[in-house]
Amino acid sequence: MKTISCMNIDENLLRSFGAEDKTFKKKETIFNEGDHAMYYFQITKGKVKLNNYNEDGKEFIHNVLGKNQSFGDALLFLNQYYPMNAVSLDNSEILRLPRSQFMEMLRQNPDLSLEMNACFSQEIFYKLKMVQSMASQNPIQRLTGLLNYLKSYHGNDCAHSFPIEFTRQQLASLVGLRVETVIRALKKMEKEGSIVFKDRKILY
DNA sequence: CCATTAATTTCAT
DNA sequence: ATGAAATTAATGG
Repeated sequence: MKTISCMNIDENLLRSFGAEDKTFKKKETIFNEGDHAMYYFQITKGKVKLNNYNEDGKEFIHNVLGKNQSFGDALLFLNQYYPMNAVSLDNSEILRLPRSQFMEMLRQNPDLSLEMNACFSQEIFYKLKMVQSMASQNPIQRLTGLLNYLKSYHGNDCAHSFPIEFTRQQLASLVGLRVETVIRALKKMEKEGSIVFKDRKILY
């Protein structure tokens, strides 16, 4: 399966269409659920998480993005509100391009537009698989689905080599489980040989 | 070091 | 099997 590390647009191109560099401190909000989707965001430094809180205040994380990754892009094609929050996890630097200029950039660069479609396809494909695994009650199923998804984001898929850069709590929030069950499931998975531990990090 | 944050274990349910 | 609380380990200043 070929993987395309999702959407990384040339910085100079972005700047030439009016993208500005924004900096966000650790924990700072980039946008909130309910805000209008008005910008294309691309990370040049740091990390960003996309999340929601359920009715009892339990966090659900949709994804954590890093350098050269973009977020919120799909919403730009939809005149819609953000269905989630974006929070900076580090001191981050982010290129921000207003919607109208973003659209103009695509109009003038059809190739880029195509590339973007490929990314969306990839995204939808793996999200779908995520939903399938999330429908299971079995923690191992859920985690396996998540790991595949995360791996698809990073790129190369050499067996047992992709390091998971998330805390156990984050993994739990990504699959809607408690930390303890994640820890227990991971142990079982290691025993079964589907993952491997390097110190405390997970290799998949 | 000490303080904070993360990982794991224990102990009920 | 699961989660809240307690314990232990690591990380950062």
